[in-house]
Parts: sequence; structure tokens; C-alpha cells
Amino acid sequence: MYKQAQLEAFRKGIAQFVTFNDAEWKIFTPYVSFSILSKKEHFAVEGKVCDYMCFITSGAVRYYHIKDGQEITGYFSFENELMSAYKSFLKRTPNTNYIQALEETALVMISYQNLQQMLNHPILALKMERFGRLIAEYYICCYEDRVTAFITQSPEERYITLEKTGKNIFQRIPQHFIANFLGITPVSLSRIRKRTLLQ
Amino acid sequence: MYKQAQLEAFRKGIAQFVTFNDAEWKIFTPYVSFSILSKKEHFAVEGKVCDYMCFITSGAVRYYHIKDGQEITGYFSFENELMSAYKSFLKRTPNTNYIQALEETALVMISYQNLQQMLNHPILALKMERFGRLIAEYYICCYEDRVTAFITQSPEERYITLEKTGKNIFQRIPQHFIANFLGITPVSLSRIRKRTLLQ
DNA sequence: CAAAAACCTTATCTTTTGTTAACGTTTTCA
DNA sequence: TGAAAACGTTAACAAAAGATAAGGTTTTTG
Repeated sequence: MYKQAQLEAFRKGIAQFVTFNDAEWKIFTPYVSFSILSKKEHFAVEGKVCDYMCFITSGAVRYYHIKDGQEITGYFSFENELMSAYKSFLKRTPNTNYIQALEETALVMISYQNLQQMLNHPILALKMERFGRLIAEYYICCYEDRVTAFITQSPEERYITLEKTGKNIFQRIPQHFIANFLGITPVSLSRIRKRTLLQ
Repeated sequence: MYKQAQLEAFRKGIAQFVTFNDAEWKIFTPYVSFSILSKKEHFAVEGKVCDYMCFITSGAVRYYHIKDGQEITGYFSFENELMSAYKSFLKRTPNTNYIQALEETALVMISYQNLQQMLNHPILALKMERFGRLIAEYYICCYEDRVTAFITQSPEERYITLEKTGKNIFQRIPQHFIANFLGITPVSLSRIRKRTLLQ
């Protein structure tokens, strides 16, 4: 995909948060860069500070932790979604997890430094603060739902919910990653699937 | 506590996010109001849009859902912390849970309307956007940790972590609420406590 | 102050999940 | 293309959690 098309996808993708007029967009775009992750390539690793906030124009990534030598997948992001090791990026602290491309993945990226410059730019500042606020608020709502699911639902109920609302995630993501995401083991997910099919 | 003292506590409490100089504070304070919740009084209930964002100057509250007629406590907030039915407040949608005072609780409050006015106020706007962004980012980091705990830890591990880091929460909050918060039943928490004591 | 409510523990039984391993299929990649 | 790795299912057993109920203590409240 050409950069121009990626930029347009980016602009459209963030329109739910904030819209830039052409003059603002002209100031904005020089601050962004582009990158492509090949399959299995890492965007972020444990111990390193994450320097970029990204928008995925195509592809998919998974977020995972390593605990007792085992990988545990906690989240996924797909095309037209934002991606970052948020906490590390915002707090400038070493990252505690990994982000890895599940497919070849194309990114539009903003570095932390450039973001700071935009936040200090006389014309962009207010809009960028708002952008940051709305993104963060958006994620809070997602997280709130996720925590609520862990608190109020059984693994089986969480699976059913995901199956209903998770688009075609089961077609796209290996099942054992999804099991981790649901907070259970792959074996347990396999059983749940069998159980719920029979009913 | 006198309102002046509450305001000072509020100012100090939000200083981790943003600091107001005296001139700004003078503009700021007329937008806030005060309230006291008596024990067991609800600040927010299911189905109603939450109109206030609060700072707790003294007391404590719990957040809970009702599922199949049962109350399930998902979170707590204490003095010097912010409190709101965030999602409802931000999105102007009916709230899906309850917030109830565990003790008599004193609040400094900002209404949604007043917040919007501050966000449009020429002097306050930028700082308020930043305030909102930093609060949201702060909560994202908290939520991220919470979800990570559900993904990577067993109930027993989550209990041990809470016992280590949860200050004196076990002295202050009924244990069956804490069980919900950990994602398990009260009976199960009682067993875990016995188990971990014996070791 | 006394009755009622709330709370924690314990016991019993059931259900679910975790663990480990084996097996067959599919995918990957050198 | 062919060996290796990855993946999903199933089985068997162990461990943990859920459900329900009973009992005793503490707290609440009229």
C-alpha cells in the first residue's frame, strides 16, 4: 500500500477521536513515519522502552507476557486499530510484555519525541491533548468491559460472548492464543467448545 | 471537614496530574461542588447516566454489578482518589453498575456540564484536556495491570499480590467483597487464606 | 439492649479447570 | 518437497473452584 493511502486510512481511522482540517493535517503528517513488520517480528520486547505509538493499516499483532518461561497472549490488535505498549510508551518505563506480528503488518507510527513536539506545537497542541484524552478514554472503556467480564462471567460465558462479538477472530487467530486471552488453558478452551457445540 | 480544606486536599490530590497556579485555581473552584454520602448511600445506580466526576476527601466506596440478582463487587475507591462511573460519565450512556458508600464519604464533585464549560474556557481548556488525558492514562495503566493479573495469575497468586500491596484493605473491606474483586467466591477466598496461612 | 442482619469459616458434594501426555493433522520453512 | 514445528483434540488424573448449607461470631439498628 502506498504511504499516501496509509495516511488516508490513518486519518479516517482516528476520525472517531478527532478530525484534522487540511491545514492541520499538513502540519501533522511530517511527524509520522512508516514501517512494516514481517510475520513473527517483534514490535516491542520486555525490558525496552517503547518509543512508538502506531496505527495498523494492515495485518495483526498479539500482545503476550512470558511467565515461568511460557508465553501468555493477552490481547490482539488488527488493521485500523491503534497499537502500542501503552504503559511503557506513556511512562517511559521498560516494557513488561511483547508485541509480535501475527502476519505481515504495515504501520503508521508516531515517536514519543514527535508526539511531545506536537503537544507543544502552538497550532496542534489542543487537538493533540484532546486526541490523547479520547484515545485513553476509549481504551478505559474497553478495559472496563474486559475486567467486568473476568469478574462477572465464567470462562464459558466469556467464550460465548467472544464467539458472538469477536468477528471472525477464530478464523484468524490460533485457538491457544485465544484461550490465553480468555484466561484459561488451550485444553480447557477445547473442552468448552465441544461442550457448547453439543448443547 | 471544611470546604476550604477539602479543596486543598483536592488540589494536592490532582497535583500528580496537573498543577494549577493561584489565578487558574480561582477560575477553577467555582465549577466544583460538594457532597456527603452516608453509609450505604448510592452515588451511582444502574440505568442512570452518571453526571459527576468526584474526588474523595474522606471515606470509601465500592463499585458493584448485579448479575442474576447477586451483587458482585468489582472495585473500591478510597480517600484521595478519584471516583466516577467513568464510562457512563464520559459517553453519556446509562450506567451498568452501582457505586455505594462503604462509610460516610465526603466528595468534591465536577458535573459533566461544568467540565464541558471548563474544556471550552479559554484559560482552562488546554490544562483541562491535559488533566483529562493524564487521568485516563493513569487508569489505563491500572486496568492493564489488573487484566494482566487475570491472564497470568491464579486466584491464589492474585490474593497474595493483593495482600502484599493492598495496604490495609483487609482491615477495611468485608472479605466477601474482596473475593469478588479477585474474581472468586467468598468461600474460595476463605479456603485460600487458610491454605496460604498454613504454608 | 435485644432481635436481626451481616459476616466468616467449615464441611460436603459437584463441576470445572489444570496438568501431562499421546495422537493425528496442518502448516512452516529450509 | 520433506522434515520439523505448530496446532487442536482427547484421555486420565489431580487440584481447585463453585454451590449449598450449617454454625458461630460480630455488627447493625430499631
